[in-house]
Amino acid sequence: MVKRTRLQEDVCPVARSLDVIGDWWSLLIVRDALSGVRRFSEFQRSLGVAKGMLAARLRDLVAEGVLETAPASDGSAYQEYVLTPKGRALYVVVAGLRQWGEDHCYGPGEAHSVLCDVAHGQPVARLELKCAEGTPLGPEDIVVVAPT
Amino acid sequence: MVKRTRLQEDVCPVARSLDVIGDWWSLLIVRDALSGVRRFSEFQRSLGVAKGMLAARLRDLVAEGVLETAPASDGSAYQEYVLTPKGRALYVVVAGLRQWGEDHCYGPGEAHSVLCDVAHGQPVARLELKCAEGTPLGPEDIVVVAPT
DNA sequence: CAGTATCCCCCCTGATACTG
DNA sequence: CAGTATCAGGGGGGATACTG
Repeated sequence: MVKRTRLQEDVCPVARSLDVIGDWWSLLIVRDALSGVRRFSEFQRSLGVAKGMLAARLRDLVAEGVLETAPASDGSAYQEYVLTPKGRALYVVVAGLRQWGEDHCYGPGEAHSVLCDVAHGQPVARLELKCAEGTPLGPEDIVVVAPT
Repeated sequence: MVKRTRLQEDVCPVARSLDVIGDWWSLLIVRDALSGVRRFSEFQRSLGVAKGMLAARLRDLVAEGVLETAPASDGSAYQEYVLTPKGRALYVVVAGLRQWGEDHCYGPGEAHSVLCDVAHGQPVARLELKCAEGTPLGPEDIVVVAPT
């Protein structure tokens, strides 16, 4: 019936979020945008994605209000893609993914990237869970730990 | 060449995370698991996903170490799926998605779900950005705001 | 209930060529 | 450089039937 289950109408806010930025490339585009990437070619080089896909994703993200187009800052005739406040608010999600990846997706001693560091190489704070295992979690169980 | 771009070897921790839990259903499964869902049929009912897909996703998440199987707590012969510490650590990501969805994916006055509330209906704190617009963001710019 | 097996369509994705 | 247009394929994803 449905080609793919749509979550736009879902009652759960997590599902609605994933409906907007849950596909394969969107969050990587947002990650790059948070790092200051603005130009089509920069996104393409960073992501290694086909031009058609990139154009489609950028168009979708603009339509969703995550990105907006702006005149090129260098005076060229093209546009740039910059995050809206809605898009910038995804920083919390990207930072969470970044930290989780660092903690659980690398072998011991394996170096992390600094190129993709959304904090631009600064020492970063961490989001820790202070809730005991087995008990329900709430956002108040998240604590921000300053870098040592 | 490649059926789909793999990010497992990518140097960026965000990309590695998305390689593990970036597909359509994984984070929704984690969301339900954080809410206490453990049984196959519960996941299926909650997600409305085809059984084949659910079985594949659960298998993948177990293989990735996000979930682990455990004997059924009610004595039946089947297994249950519970989060590992690695999986529980995704709470930060799910909470971020949930909050972003609430803030940006609902019309004015439209009610949110409480069923999918990963905090089990408790009043929840919020993660706010205290960084000024236009400046680089870092995790230290995230502040946890207690419920009013 | 908890899956596995099978069928099949459609869209995602990638590659290439083309335009301004 | 910044896209658009087009094509081909592979698998994601749904539905159903079947098994233990």
